[in-house]
Amino acid sequence: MNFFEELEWRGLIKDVTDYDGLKEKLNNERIVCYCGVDPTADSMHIGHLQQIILLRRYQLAGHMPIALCGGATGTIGDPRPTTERRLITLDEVKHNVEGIKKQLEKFLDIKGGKAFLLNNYDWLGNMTLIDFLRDYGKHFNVSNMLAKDTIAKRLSTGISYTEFTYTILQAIDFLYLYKNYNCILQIGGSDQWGNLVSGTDLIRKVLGDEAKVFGVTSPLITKSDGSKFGKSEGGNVWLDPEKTSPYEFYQFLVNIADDDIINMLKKLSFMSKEEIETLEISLKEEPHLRLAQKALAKGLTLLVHGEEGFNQAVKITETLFKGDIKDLSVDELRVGLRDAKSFEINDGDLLIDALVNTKIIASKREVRELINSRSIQVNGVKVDNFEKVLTKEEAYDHEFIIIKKGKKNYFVLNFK
RNA sequence: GGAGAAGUAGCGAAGUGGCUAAACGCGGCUGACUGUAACUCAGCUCUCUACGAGUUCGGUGGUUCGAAUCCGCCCUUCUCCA
Repeated sequence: MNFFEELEWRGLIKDVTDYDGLKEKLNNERIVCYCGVDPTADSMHIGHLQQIILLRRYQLAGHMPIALCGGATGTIGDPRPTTERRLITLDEVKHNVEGIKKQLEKFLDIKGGKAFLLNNYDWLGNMTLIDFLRDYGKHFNVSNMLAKDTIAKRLSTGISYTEFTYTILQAIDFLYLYKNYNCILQIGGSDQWGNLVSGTDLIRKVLGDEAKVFGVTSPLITKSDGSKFGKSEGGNVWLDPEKTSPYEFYQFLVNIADDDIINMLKKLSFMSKEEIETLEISLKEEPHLRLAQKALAKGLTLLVHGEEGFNQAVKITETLFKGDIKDLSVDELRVGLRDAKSFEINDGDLLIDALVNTKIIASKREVRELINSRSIQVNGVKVDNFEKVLTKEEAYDHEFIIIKKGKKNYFVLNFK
């Protein structure tokens, strides 16, 4: 199985500007390719992983990837299908670029010019309006731009001139990278198709047909239940351990539905066809072991959070799901619950008041309901009366109390 | 600017004077089952000092013993026309 066939098998090819041409190139030459990430936040989230990992695949296959951070395009905003974006401040963008660059470095081997990490602010940041209009704007026909899906969807609700222009900036990126890095391929999610085509069109118009460049999209990861991949109850699943702890990250992956896991292993892991097929058999014959989920969770947690993060995630998982917290030492509990939401309370507070004040539970009515159904635990013991008082006496190290709500929601209450 | 329709709990949607804290569906929470799942089943889902009480049906002012339900004004949304 050659590289291109592997990409197809993994389901990473949706649309290609020139299918046969690209296949030919990838199998016979070492090429330079790029993928852009706009700094809309100071961390990437799990949804970005597919493209970043894809860049890494290209690198492992002998090609040279460029990860492009959109320090300039990020100040404008890629038009969303629904509504106009809020402009983020230049300082915010700067801050976000730093965060994202740091993350990108982890996925690509950039030593010795084997990959590049670039910022389009370096060439777009100081362009004058006149240059923009004369050198690039002239190549874009507004009628064609209006027909593009991303723009067309917005025509009824309205779109600003700013966002309308976004695709031109991204096209300039491709041209710049082609000229300066001999980059001939842009990859992206299927939502980026319009922008990729803008780039290849611009290059053809400026440099003529002999400049042979390609764009290829991969399908966005979809879940069998139709919901969006990458969101958990708490919101986005971020790569930044400060925003989403390694434990939460690991948990998100371990909980992926059976119907989706094989597809995700193909797209998000570096496991071979044989390895994945073995897991597929396991999934059918011994689904309760969830070897497939655990394999993906391990692979990605190691990749994103390193060995330490992975070990921490597994340790916490075992503590909270398998063990009885009463059997654990105070120190083990501290580690295991580092990621649980914690709140401050006073010595002698009523349990009911503490739960409502900390917003762990919305109202006293609901607390009564939960206590009645015996689903509140304090330090591993089920609560059965409404007058329960929390004291330092019963706290671990006289410092904190562990609340368990339902089956797997843990909270830590610290005494002031 | 003109004509019409609509605004009910997180969402959708009943209700057109007292029996309505407001049917039903979705969503959410808890329990049983289980694989930390899916499915299924059961309970709960405005608040509280809780077998009772308080505050709700776009806003506001009325009518009435009594209003989400009737009337006036205002606000918002949608459709059609200019």
